[in-house]
Amino acid sequence: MHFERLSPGELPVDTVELARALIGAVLVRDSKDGRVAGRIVETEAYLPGDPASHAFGGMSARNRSMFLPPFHAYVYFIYGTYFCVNVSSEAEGEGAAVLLRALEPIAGIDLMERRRADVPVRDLCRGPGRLARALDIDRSEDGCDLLRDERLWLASGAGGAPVRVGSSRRIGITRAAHRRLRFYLRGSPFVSGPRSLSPP
DNA sequence: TAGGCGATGCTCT
DNA sequence: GAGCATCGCCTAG
Repeated sequence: MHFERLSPGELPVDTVELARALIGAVLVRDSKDGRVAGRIVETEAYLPGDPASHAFGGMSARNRSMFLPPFHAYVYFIYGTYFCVNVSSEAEGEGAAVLLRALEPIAGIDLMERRRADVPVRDLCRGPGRLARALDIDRSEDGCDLLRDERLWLASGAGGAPVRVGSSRRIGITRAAHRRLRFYLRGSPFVSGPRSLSPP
């Protein structure tokens, strides 16, 4: 399956705008096992100065990729089990990112199913931890350039159906929890979280 | 279908 | 030593 790489001019350098713009775009993962890809259907924005952001306390060994120039991967390990994938989103040194929360699988579904036996297609990439597992992403992808890297990169969406984007509060955080910084593709069954946060 | 909770280990205080 | 940008299993309704 062929995908067109996104170029820098096609994406906004602003965390909230990027979180919206990435809905409908495609995340492609090429590895020795083959290609898997999915349409991004859910994101969250973590802004400069945001108390819920990993970058809130300044740069550290873990979060340094959040301070890279825009469109680099920030991959972190959470709850002793899962990895989560973000896209750096502000000028170099700012410390902000967009968390990729869910994908609609569109290529390499058989490979994803081999990685996750007995999981329905709907659930393969429904949630940030599942997404990283289905795409076989770990800390070795941390810091890669998502517009130029060969292993993990962003492509444009099909551009067919209009993209209707909804918003809600973010999931799984305690600080600044009221802010509406989560974005999702309305009506998509591949979106994570409780139904009450994703009305069509 | 919705809500509660334990597992698990890294990160920072 | 506490907390965590999660998931899957369990229970109740």
